[in-house]
Amino acid sequence: MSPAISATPDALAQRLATSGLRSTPQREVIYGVLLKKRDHPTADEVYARVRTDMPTISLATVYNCLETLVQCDLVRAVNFERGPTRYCPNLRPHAHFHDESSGSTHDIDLPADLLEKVSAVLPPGYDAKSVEITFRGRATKNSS
Amino acid sequence: MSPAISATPDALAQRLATSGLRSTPQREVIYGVLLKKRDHPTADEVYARVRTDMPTISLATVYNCLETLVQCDLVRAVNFERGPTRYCPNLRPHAHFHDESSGSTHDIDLPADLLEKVSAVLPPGYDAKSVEITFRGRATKNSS
DNA sequence: GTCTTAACTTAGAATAGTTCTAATTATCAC
DNA sequence: GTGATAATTAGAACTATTCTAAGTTAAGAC
Ligand SMILES: [Mn+2]
Ligand SMILES: [Mn+2]
Ligand SMILES: [Zn+2]
Ligand SMILES: [Zn+2]
Repeated sequence: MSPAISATPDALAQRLATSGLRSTPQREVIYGVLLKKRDHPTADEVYARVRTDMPTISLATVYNCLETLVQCDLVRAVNFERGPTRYCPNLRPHAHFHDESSGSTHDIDLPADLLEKVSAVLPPGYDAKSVEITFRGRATKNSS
Repeated sequence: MSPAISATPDALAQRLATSGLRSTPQREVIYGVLLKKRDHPTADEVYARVRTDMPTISLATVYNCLETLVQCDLVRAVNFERGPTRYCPNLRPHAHFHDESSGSTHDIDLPADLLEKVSAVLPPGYDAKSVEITFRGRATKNSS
């Protein structure tokens, strides 16, 4: 089992420390915002949400902190189309379903064996460190 | 069997016609450039290659034509990280392997049943129109 | 063949998203 | 506390892309 599978705000200080980084109010509130509403917000959206708690934060800091969280493996940067990067704090293996009618993105949990099956298609000489799966289509009802 | 699985320059005029669009020298040379070197170039890279044949073409036209080719389903726009969109004329079902040491992107053909297996993880209410699979890692030797 | 009209291309301006720079502020080790 | 280092900040700069408005080309009507 990989470490910090259940992401909590407390996990943050630990992860930062093991990377030789400091826990700061800005990093904490940004991580909290990501955990609170897991709708894959953009940096701008994170900025807007963070400002209600911390009105003096700068957009540059939001970018800096998001990048830090990604480097710590607490957050995934998600890019499946042209347009701003989105951020996802879900650390379980999961795919993304992009609902083209609503523009929203949903997490789809993946059974452990599926990623193995998918990776099995790689010819010899290809060594994959990660796999990303993205669906596009319509989701009827069921928002989360 | 889906139409125009084997992409040729000739397929272009047909596809454009059925979409009510014109075949133009710019569209032809851009599509030819994509077919000739299938390394998932960016719009800027396409622009540079096209200019050796057609020095007066504009970058705006390159963007316009690439978008047209994507709309005609002759080319896939590929986005798996922040940065410029890349373009792929491979119409077979395939995944992308992004080699992080070289920065290059390789096509990985997918067996027909794999996409079904992958789509089977979707809960009821999710109707996927397309699936994208991206690997990241190192490819030892074997460039194409 | 000319005319008409719509499609297409073009250069350059504008925009969006992100990164960089340089100055300030906060934190840590001692 | 002092000095060194890390982090934040505002704003400028940058990259990729889209928009605008003008010019060009080509298809269809006659
Ligand atoms: Mn969308
Ligand atoms: Mn890369
Ligand atoms: Zn996610
Ligand atoms: Zn491809």
